[in-house]
Amino acid sequence: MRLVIARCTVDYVGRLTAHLPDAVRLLMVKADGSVLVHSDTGGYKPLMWMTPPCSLTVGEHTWTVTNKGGEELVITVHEVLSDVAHELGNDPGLVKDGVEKQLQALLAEQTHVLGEGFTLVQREYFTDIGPVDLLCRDAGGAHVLVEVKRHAEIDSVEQLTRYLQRVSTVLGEVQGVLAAQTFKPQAKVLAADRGITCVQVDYEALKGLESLRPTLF
Amino acid sequence: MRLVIARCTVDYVGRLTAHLPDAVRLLMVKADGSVLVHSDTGGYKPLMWMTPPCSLTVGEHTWTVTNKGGEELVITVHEVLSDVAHELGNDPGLVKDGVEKQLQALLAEQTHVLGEGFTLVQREYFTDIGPVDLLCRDAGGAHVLVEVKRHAEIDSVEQLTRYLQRVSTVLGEVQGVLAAQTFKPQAKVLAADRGITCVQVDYEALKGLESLRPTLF
DNA sequence: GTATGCATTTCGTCA
DNA sequence: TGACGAAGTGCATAC
Repeated sequence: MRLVIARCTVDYVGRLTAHLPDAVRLLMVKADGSVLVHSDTGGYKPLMWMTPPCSLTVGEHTWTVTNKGGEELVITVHEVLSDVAHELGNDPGLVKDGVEKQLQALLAEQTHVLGEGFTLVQREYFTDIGPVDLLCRDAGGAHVLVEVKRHAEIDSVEQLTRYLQRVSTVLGEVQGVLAAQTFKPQAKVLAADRGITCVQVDYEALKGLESLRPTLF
Repeated sequence: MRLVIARCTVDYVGRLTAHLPDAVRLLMVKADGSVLVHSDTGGYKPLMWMTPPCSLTVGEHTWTVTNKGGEELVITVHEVLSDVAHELGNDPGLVKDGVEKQLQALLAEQTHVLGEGFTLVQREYFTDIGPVDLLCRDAGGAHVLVEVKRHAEIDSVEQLTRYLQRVSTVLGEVQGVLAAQTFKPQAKVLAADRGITCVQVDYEALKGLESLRPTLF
């Protein structure tokens, strides 16, 4: 990784055109070829960048980064204040916990949380317009489609609605349940309008019950 | 901005929990308090981070970053290979061009592009479920709702469909037009299925015509 | 390679 | 401040 502190101007021409006036910034060149231009504020996101795969050509005062899509990032370096390179080696990568897949797995094992007497028929039930997170049966034996989200928005309701329409042609009358840790107000309203039940789930509680399960059963 | 190259482990507990095993990485501390952990691959996005506002406490071997939401980023530094700080000063910020708003403005002025004999009734026509980009009339005087997108996907069709349903209760029969520079195939299919017309627009051409306008009229 | 859906999305804007 | 929608979204994964 090469780190350059430099006074520079930057121009990007690609999906949009953008320009950065003359100022001191950090130029980061990664081993995979990607280039990031960071300022001292505005965390997380670079002011400008080029994601890999891309190629960098370093000239006298001009760095040019291009990719296969014809996008171009031109960095004009007016003054170099610092220029260092370090060998970092491959990163072992990170371990995550608590994303949607985990939530889906927990709900698949604790279907009763979704509704009184619910039983799991199948996880990742495939349709020709995509996979439904959970296919269940309610206490009366009727089919229920469950869409799992960490945070449910209006799109989640639309998605579940499409699944319900599609699946109803195969399985007949099907109920819909939207399960999430948090809900946007608009999503709740639209869900109610479509006859879809919203179930708020507690990830930590589900995980707690999960860890107790071997003892309980 | 402080740049530290260090062998470290990182743990995040917040919206999810995540862990980074021991490896050499770049730790970036910005003036606004944000902290970014970057590896030498995987451009653009940090492996872990904390966005401002947040506060950093640097101990002997442990950096702790916390924010108001109770999220916590703990960096355990095993070995420091480099540690430099630079004064970057305020960044003048960037200049953008080509976003959706501009496209909407251009189409509002060149409504004929959307359909033969189309005239603009109102831009940002407000409904109780949100603003419609353009309300027009076609050559026959019938109302047309226009949704403008840079790139139209299935969601854009769903959105316009909701508007059409809502507005039809007020204005009666209404046609729908989805205008975008590019279309996802699925969006075109769904639009056709809903009787919505897709109009591909050329941003550069619109801008060209716009600049010619004072001369032409 | 293309399409699809998630993300600690981040980021603006506006009520 | 909260909600809502766009992003050069980026990114992984299934087809």
